[in-house]
Amino acid sequence: MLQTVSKPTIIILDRQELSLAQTLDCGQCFRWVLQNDGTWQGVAGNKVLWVKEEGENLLAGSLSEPDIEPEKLASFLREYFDMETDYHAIQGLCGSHPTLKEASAFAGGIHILRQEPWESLCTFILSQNNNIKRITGLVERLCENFGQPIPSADGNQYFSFPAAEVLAPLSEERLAPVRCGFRAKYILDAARKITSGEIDLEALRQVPTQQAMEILMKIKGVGPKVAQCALLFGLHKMDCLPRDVWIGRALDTLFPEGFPQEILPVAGVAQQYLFHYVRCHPEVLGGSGK
DNA sequence: ATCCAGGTTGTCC
DNA sequence: GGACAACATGGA
Repeated sequence: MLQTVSKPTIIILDRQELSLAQTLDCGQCFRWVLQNDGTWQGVAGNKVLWVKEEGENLLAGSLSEPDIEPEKLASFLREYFDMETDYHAIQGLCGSHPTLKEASAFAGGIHILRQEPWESLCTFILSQNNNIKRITGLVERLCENFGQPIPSADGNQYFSFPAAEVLAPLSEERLAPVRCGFRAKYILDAARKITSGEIDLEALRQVPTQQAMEILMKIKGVGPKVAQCALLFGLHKMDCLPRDVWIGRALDTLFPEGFPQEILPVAGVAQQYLFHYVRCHPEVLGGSGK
């Protein structure tokens, strides 16, 4: 990596328990890349950003807006990384069950990011019957083909996540370069229902989870899992419990009665601890580890 | 080559 | 209501 440009820096004091590696590489987002120098770089909020842990602090800067006011960037990142939520309290709740306790100790640096609702919905439509590595590639090609270029101080080309309005008028053939297969028609249906106003993602903030799920599931290709991921990662509805193959196995073998009652309001966080934990320790699921 | 991946749909009972 | 193959793509 050529790293000749000096990086304007801001410091967010007290990153608390936040781990960038756990948070940015746990399958909730797909646009952050770990650089050779230990910095994470990614696109969020139409900005090209870098972040890095340094002891108790978080260092960060913007490559697309080198002159951004530090306080403005700090404010954006505090929101994006969800620094106001009391994750220690959530880990305390996880102490009531031995496996959750272990998972929260292992993955307790995870925060649920506050990503943009449309990006979250769209990327989790792409996630279905797919693996994280390939999802990352699909998102990258979607942005390269249909996002807006964002000028960056490092000389590289970055792209915003394409707006629903940009995708809505396209044809399935036009999406071919993304190579998302049968998911193309799902993306288009989602983009059209958002663009037409039939579904208002921002309005879902005021709608209870169950009802919001039913609304999102009117989109072709959106079932309960994708809907819950979109609501958890895009609208920060912490009671969502998206059930993928990993979480399904974990719930079946470790929580036949379901999560403890007191966890349910923050099931999404516990689920994310568990997701990271069992992917790194498949043996806890017993048998062949599958 | 066959199986699988942060699932959903359509079909058949 | 539940079971089950099909769906595009690419890595293991």
